[in-house]
Amino acid sequence: MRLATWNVNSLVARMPRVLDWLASVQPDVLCLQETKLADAAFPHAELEQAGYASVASGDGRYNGVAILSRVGIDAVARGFADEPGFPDPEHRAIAASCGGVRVWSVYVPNGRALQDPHLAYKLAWLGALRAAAEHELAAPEPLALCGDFNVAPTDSDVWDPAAFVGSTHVSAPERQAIEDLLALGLTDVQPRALKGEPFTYWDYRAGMFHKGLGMRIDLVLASAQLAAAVRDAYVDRDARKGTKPSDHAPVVVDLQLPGEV
DNA sequence: ATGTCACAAACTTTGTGA
Repeated sequence: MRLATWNVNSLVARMPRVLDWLASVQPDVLCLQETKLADAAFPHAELEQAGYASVASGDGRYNGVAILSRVGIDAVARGFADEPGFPDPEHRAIAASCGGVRVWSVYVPNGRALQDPHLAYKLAWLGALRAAAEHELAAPEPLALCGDFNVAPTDSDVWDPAAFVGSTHVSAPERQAIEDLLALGLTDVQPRALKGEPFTYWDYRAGMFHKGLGMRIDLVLASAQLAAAVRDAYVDRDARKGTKPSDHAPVVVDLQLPGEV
């Protein structure tokens, strides 16, 4: 199974590139974040034409998550138990069972600034996600928690730790929240470093991408059973090039599940 | 190192969020 996750920063703006990417990379399952689309406007039919069933959770301008699959898409769940809001719950999580894997597409709150109430929301959200993931891990299906976590887990996951002192995405409590998730028995699947970089996100501004100044904040967290099935993982940084790219590149994980050749 | 992008409403410009 080829499993991927991609923050597309508006599915409307990115649809041509997403369709091209599906055709060339041929993932079996693709998790999307920041679709910025209300469910009523989601392009299910167009994706179906491309060979993918899809489920989505969104309400318009901000946030929005989805899962695309060509290996089945069952037991869909939008949001999760005790999901915090800002102040109301947003559209930041969707889960489905696809080809024998329990797949989550999550868009973790940004946090905005260390002293901003949004940071407390981010930490609370990650805490509630941990509780929900713990519950999911009690089920027999292998679990993949995929998405934009808006946290760079280690100093190696940012282009220059010194540039991030006092910033979100690298602070101790944010990294601890990721550690707490991993402590459930999840593995942070490490993509192959391409051009020596593990990054999945580059700010649009200041030519950051072309200077190689990025962050690894898009993660696939795999249960033990799933981690053992990983055969390859990479960041498709080519998808960050060219005309009208997202500011994130997809993370692609190749799995050899029991029974798969 | 805040130089871009996407979106919508205050709508040919600004604000918000990232």
